[in-house]
Amino acid sequence: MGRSPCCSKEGLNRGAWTAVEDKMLAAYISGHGEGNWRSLPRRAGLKRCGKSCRLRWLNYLRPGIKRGNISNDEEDLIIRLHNLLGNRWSLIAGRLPGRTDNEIKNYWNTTLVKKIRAQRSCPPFKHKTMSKARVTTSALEQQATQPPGQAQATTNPCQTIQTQASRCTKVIVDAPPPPPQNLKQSIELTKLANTHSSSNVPNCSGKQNQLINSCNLTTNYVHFEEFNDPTLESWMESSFLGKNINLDMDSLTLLLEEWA
DNA sequence: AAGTTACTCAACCGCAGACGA
DNA sequence: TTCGTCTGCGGTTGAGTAACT
Repeated sequence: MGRSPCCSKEGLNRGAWTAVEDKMLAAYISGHGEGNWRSLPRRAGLKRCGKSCRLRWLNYLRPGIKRGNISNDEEDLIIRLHNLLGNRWSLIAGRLPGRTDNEIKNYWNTTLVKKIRAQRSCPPFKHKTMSKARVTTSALEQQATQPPGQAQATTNPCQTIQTQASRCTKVIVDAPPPPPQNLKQSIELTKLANTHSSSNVPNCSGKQNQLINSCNLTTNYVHFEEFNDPTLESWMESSFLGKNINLDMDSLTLLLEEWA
């Protein structure tokens, strides 16, 4: 049934890494660089599988890793990013320098889930995701049939976007026209704003900051209609039959990358 | 002090996309 | 286009430790 586990081969070490193994791995990678994990253990003289080496390096040995003591700012950012992205730990980790996806995932599952549940005093919640690689206009239209604001109103406050263990590298849309350039700028600015605790983004004009502030970044969705821009409205109308659309930030970002 | 329970987090697992032959 | 391999991801496990009885 499927491929056999890579660590099940006889003669390979499993479990906790020793200091000697760490040293060997770090020495090899500092001399030869990352990559080719499959053959790395053999070349480095380690009795480990490639996966294990990769994980050890990325989560523990890699230079610049911060360990423990997640600050209040980081915690706040994790919560906000999780609201936007769901359980996409690698994406979340990408916005927290020095933190690994594994650490954030653990922190979320052990600490934040309990905190958030205590704050909201509501039961655990699981639901389907829409962020799996393919988003079609029919999916968008399905979302669009919700009157503005209703998606928020009917949403469980504990709801987050849960994803399966799959990479999401592109979004395919059935040939709508490209968005106006200022939409792209808006999204980039919104993404930038997400990485700042302050609502004012450096090096942005007052108008741009006004635009950013018009998005409610603490909710699951950015509302297009709140951009209040005639060019955007016209594009939205021509692309999606004039319906209001709530699209989660990550899918939107991927959508724009596909168009770019 | 000893036993039990709860918690943390490093490591493993299986899946799925990317990529080259 | 198909197939096999590599890589990266999120979910889950379990050993070690702390807190509690």
